Amino acid sequence: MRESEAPESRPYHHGDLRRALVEAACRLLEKEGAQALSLRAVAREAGVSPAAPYHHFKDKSELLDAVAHEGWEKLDLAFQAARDAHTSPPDRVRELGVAYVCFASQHPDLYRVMYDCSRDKADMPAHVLENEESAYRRVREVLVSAGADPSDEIGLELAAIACWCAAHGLAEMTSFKQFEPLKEALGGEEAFLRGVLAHVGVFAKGL
Amino acid sequence: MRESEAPESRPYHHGDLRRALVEAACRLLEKEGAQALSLRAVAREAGVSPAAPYHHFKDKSELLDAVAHEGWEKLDLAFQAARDAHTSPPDRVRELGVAYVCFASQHPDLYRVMYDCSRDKADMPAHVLENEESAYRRVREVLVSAGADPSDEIGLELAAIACWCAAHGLAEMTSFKQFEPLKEALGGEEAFLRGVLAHVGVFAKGL
DNA sequence: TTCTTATTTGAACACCGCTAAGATAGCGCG
DNA sequence: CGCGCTATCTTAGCGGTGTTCAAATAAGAA
Repeated sequence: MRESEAPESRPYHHGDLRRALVEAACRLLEKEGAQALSLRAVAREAGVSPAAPYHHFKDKSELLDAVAHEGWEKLDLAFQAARDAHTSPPDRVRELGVAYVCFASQHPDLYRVMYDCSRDKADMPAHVLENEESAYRRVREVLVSAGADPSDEIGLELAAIACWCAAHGLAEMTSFKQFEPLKEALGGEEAFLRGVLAHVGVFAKGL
Repeated sequence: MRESEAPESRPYHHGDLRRALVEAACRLLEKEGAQALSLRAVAREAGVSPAAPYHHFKDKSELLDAVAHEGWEKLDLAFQAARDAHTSPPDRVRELGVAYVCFASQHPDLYRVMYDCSRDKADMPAHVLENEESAYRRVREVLVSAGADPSDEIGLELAAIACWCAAHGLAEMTSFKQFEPLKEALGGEEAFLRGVLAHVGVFAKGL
């Protein structure tokens, strides 16, 4: 009756159905898009009955939260790569912005789930903003090392928020058809992203 | 059988059901929120059977498109008011940005419908970007009158896009709980919005 | 009038989120 | 070992959704 999983610590019937469901949801998200991500379809993809997920998530939204969490972790990997590829703080923060928008451009459906979850709760995931190692903190640090007044707490906050908002806005708009001629004129999407971000706060200081 | 409409040009059974449906949808959007905006609920609100809308819209998405169109027109009214309230170009473009985000903050569900429609088609409404009197054109004009090089077509475009992206991002994020303390410290949401926008491209030049 | 066409309805299909009741399987404890 | 307990999963079902289609209806044309 078991399919093909390593028999490591399978405490109950399925093994780790919770994780299997999140993985099935991510698979479905890439394969069919965000609109096809119904709870029943996820259960089907995981080979389980439509009611099974309710023993691991109280809600559909709670399953989506788990998917979004996965997404934020993947984004953090992209962040680390961007940071490690550069040494100067201004370079780093600029590449952070580019990596952010590129991630959204490469995983549009996942990014949509991530932000829809946050918006529905009017609340960003705590580890994204508040953690010591969070992307938000990294932006603030580089702001200071790029010359911002570290004692101006409010100014620092506003500048970091401006960067984040511009990145999010660009992430959602970069796929609009109207921008395609400009992307071609600049020789690709990444050049386009850099060009836009260069007009925003600390991103500009990196140039 | 008729309710209480002026008997002006009622060519068919209901009169102008298409318009009545869009108005019912807007009413429902303000009253119940975006998640309650089902086609059946709209038909119910308009006092008509669930299948009736299909003779005026091929799809649910086409009805939402009409609602979004209504929204863009309302936003344009806010734009005109913001423009007429100031004379200097830098003031005007700054107030344009503030008006944009304030509109989204005051009609969050309508704004959501507007942008979801655009994103699903990866296409902004033509009149928003391409028209001579469009908000996008107005931003570009003020960019020039604020000192941008009018012969640098690409630079102009990039700056205008940066403004738009920042406004959209801020519009979607301003309701996040994490920003509330900062809003209070600044004495209100509008001051917060101005503070953030001041870090973005041409918006900053107005200060 | 009758004919034609646009409009609206009612019934139906497939799918959705979610719930409740029963079947099943792993675990602790005697 | 065997018994019961509890977590897990299934089956069945509720109300709601988008959508389609044949029938009914009303407006305008001939």
